[in-house]
Parts: sequence; C-alpha cells; structure tokens
Amino acid sequence: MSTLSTYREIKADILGRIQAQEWPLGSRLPAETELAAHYGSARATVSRAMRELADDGIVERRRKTGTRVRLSPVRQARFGIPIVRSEIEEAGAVYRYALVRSQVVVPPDFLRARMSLPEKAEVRHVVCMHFADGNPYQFEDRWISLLAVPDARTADFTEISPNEWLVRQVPFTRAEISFSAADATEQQAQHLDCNPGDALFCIERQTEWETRAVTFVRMVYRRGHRMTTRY
Amino acid sequence: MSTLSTYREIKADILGRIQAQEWPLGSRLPAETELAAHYGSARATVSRAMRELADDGIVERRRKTGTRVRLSPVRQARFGIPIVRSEIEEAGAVYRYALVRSQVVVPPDFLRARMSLPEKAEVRHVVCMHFADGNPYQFEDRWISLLAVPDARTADFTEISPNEWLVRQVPFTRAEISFSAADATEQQAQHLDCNPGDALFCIERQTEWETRAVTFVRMVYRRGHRMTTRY
DNA sequence: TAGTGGTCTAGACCACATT
DNA sequence: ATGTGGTCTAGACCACTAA
Repeated sequence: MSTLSTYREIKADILGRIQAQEWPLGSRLPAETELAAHYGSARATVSRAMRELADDGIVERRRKTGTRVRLSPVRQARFGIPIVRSEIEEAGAVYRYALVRSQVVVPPDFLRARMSLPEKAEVRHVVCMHFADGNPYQFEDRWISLLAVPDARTADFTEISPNEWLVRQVPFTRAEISFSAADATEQQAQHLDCNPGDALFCIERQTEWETRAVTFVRMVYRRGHRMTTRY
Repeated sequence: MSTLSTYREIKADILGRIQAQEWPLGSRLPAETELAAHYGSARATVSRAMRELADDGIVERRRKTGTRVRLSPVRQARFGIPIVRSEIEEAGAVYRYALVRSQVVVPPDFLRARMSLPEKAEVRHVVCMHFADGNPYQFEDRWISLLAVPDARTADFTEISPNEWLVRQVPFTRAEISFSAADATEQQAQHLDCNPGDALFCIERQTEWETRAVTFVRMVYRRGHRMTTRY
C-alpha cells in the first residue's frame, strides 16, 4: 500500500481502470455502494473520489442513471490570473511601474455599452506600463467606473498601479476575461518597443461588484509573450 | 432559509463576509470547530465549504496556522479546451474539415527537442483546416510521434481529422498548453483568408501518454478569434 | 416507484507545523 | 506539546430521474 489517503488511492485506481479501458468510454461504472464494498471503505470516501473525477471532467454523474465515463473528456485548463507585479517578481525580475496618462472622461460609446453605464456616467481612464528588469512587459489601458468606485476620481496613480489600488479598494464578485491577438497600435508599439502591426497577446477583463461594472481593462503584452499551463 | 444545501450556504456566507471585508485580506478565519458551532452544523460540512473556497483560490489553509484570506486572491479561470468540431457545432455553425498535406518525416530539430524524441524517430506531419459555415476557422499543424502511436503511420486523415482520430486512440493524456499571438505566415494567411503578418491567436499543445510525447500541435485561429470565460 | 448520487451528522484518529 | 486542518467511518435521509 502507498502512503496516499484512501480517497486518493481510490481515485487513482478508478482512473487507471478507465485509462486501461477496463471501463471504456461511455460505459457505466459500478454504483458507489458497490465500489465501497469492493474497496472496503465507507461510501463517503468513494463519493469524494468520484466527485473529484467528475470535477476533473473524467466522468459524468447523474442520479438514478449512475456514473459514466465521458465520451469526449472535457479537457479544461486552469490559468492563474496574477497581478502583473507578482507575475514579474515571481519570474525573478525587478518590477517597475510607470503612469502614462490619466484623466476623468465621459465614457466612449463602446465602453458605455460594454459596462452598461448610464447616460451621464464618468470614468477614470488610466494608461500605464509595467516593466520587467527595465524592459517593457505589459501595456495597460484601464477604465474605472466612478459610479462604482467614486474614490477613483482622486486616487493617485503615479506611484501605485490602478491594478493594485483596485485590489485593495474593491473586492469583486465576478469577472469576464478574454484572450486574443491584436496588431500593435502606434502607441502600443512605442511603449512596448516593437513595430506597429506586430502581433501581440492581449487580455481583456471586465469585473463586477454585485452586478455593477467596476472596471474594464485591456492588457497588451510585449512581443512573444505566452501563457502556459499544464493539465 | 434558502433551498441550498448547508455547505453551499456556509460557503456563500463566508464568501460574503470576505467580500464585505468583515474578514479582510490576509486575516485569519475562525477554526472549523468554531464555525461549525456558529452555523450549527457538523464540522465536516464547514470543512467542505472551506475546502471549496481554498480550491477557488479565495482562502489559504494550513494546519496549525488556520485558514486565511488570500492577500491577492489567486484568481483562476477555467477554460474548456474543446475539440474544434464541437466548438464550431456548439456555436450553431456547420463544421467542415479539409486535409491540406500529410506525410511521414524525420522530425526537425525543434520538434525532436520539444518532444524528446530519439535519434531515429519518425513522425507523421499533418496540416489541415477546419471551417465554420464554410469560412476558415482554424489552421492546424500537427506532428504525431510514430513511436507512441504506430497506427498513425497509415491512418487516413482525408475524412477524419487527426484530432478526433487521436482522441479515440489515446483516450487520456496529460498536456501542456500555451496561448500566444503570432504573425500570420504566408501559408496561414492563404488558408485563413487574411494577410501575411496579421495578428492571429494561437494555441500550442503537447500531449503525453505515460510520460511519452504523443503529439504536438499548433492551432492558429482566424483573425479576430478570442477565447472567453467567466469566473 | 425504485435506484442512484447528494448531503449531513457525530465521532474518531491522524498529519503537520508552530510553539 | 498543542492546535489546526485532513480524512475516514457508519449510518441516515433527501433529491432527482428513468422506468
């Protein structure tokens, strides 16, 4: 026997049988009670193993019908979404922040629509840069709703990035994030030390606090940046 | 009282208190036994709520020290990594596949290194396209190790995509996946109906079967493609 | 209606990290 | 040495859903 806890052993054993095609794709697994008897453990223990397999997208569970091996396993990857400062520092580089521009404005139409802002809303628009070991790392273009975060009107972003400021001020409830590729604009090319039109990796994120839009940010990375994970 | 199960209620209540800053960032939460007494439930129930909060990256747990609210909550996003066919069909479009080129070759150096292939290895190199409603959707450039999957030497990829073929051959694997932006090559531009140099979203994935590299694939999406998720 | 997973409980022992 | 989370157990009842 190994040193693993029972539910982990059971999980590994079941996974092994699935991989060995002892339980082929789409087939039904024994019920929890049967497995518990087979492994000589409590049903709750088997249950936890099975629940994790379901969370991992390996099996699919339904009452009455039982547990089945998924036909096409839902492959899912988890990405940590770090604060850019940590991202840089954890890579062993020196972080530096610089404010490019900041002003309070009436939101352009695309933003009004995206953040569902009312007619007379105001937003704080902040453009800034993040450097790693002195090299341009990320260009950040952020809009903060002054309706949701009134204090953002007077906040000083010359020393601290709006990112970190916001984390301390406003816990958020939900966020939508999207990854894409974009051609570098003139401004981005200048700040990121590349040519206009270069392909840059881009993350957009909008966060909400109790259904009210707080901030929308577009983060454009230096040329060649990639986001990696294992699963 | 709501209709939620107790552990969900407890989880929601704790999350609410954290968001309301009743338990600020970095602070310590009451021990499981205390919370169980407070909520009038069994400790196991509180434990499950707390475990899920830890899985979600909201809190951090250590024995003896207790449970703390994470300083910078590790926000993690989960992305489903679909088979391109499902991706297209679930969007309500008609899927079409086309083989561009396929041959058995000695792997180029970059691939030998990446897949840790031995000296005399051979690989099947497959280039193909995926269409949505007749429009170019994804350009796929795949290498399959004939060491790991000998049957790939003679498999017919004119009708079925290597993606789907592989899923049936090698059901479960581990993978490393990475997202990036790339300038369209001449070939890609031709197939994806865009201009060379355009910024394209790109996913690379390498999968393993019991520590042996099975396949390396580079998937380049049509212009403007984005990958979105909520969390 | 019956079979399955979903959850809760009360109690127990263990593993780990700080003191 | 002690306090905390990690896990297991045996039993119970509930919720869903296919037959």
